[in-house]
Amino acid sequence: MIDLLLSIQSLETIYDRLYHAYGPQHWWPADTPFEVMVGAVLTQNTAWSNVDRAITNLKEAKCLAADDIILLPDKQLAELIRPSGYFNIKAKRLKNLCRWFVKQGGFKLLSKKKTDVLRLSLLDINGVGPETADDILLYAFSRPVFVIDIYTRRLLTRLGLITGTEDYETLRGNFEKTLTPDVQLFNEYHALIVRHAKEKCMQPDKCRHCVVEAPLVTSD
DNA sequence: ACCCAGGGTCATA
DNA sequence: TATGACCATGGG
Repeated sequence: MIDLLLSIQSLETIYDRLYHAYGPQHWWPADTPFEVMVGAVLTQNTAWSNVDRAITNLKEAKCLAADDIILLPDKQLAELIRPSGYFNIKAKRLKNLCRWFVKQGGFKLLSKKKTDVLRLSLLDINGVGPETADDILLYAFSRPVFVIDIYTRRLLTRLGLITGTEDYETLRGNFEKTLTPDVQLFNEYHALIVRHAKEKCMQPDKCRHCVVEAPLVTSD
């Protein structure tokens, strides 16, 4: 038995406070599951406003489909996604993802796979790391996977629940074992953490009325 | 002018 | 395994 760092009380209190403060976030901001996958790659270390422009470009060029992206020359694809930054490397990563997607038979066949198998398959793609894979699993494939990002780390560290040096799998495992594996809960939880981060509450002296500032456990 | 953003890979020690 | 360099646009 692995001893858990995170208690059910703490995680539920954080969620309740975030939800009460911000309400439902309606994630992922995309029209289709495939668009979620594309957005997951494009948003790597990049503000969403920039990703939105890139996706708009792909739509206007009628290239927001795996087959189209694969056939597009690197140079042209890079030009379309230019606003999202890192456009040369992301063009290659997008193609890697699309070739994998087509080769695996698209959503029809991929949806039959078990979550852990699908996850390993995603991680095998060059350009898809843990967070991108989990974004895709949760928001495109509706699997109960908890996404860990820099904001999650900062929040838990600030609250004194973790040291911040824990590796990705440790944190993901803790969330998934502590909370009941519910797709909608995980969907909303991660979205709320990102929403909260946009309040710029995570810098020491910029937190005015931070919704998670009060002690998590009021009684011992 | 500077800092950071809804990360990941690769080379080096 | 653990750092550091690198990728690059756009908003504050």
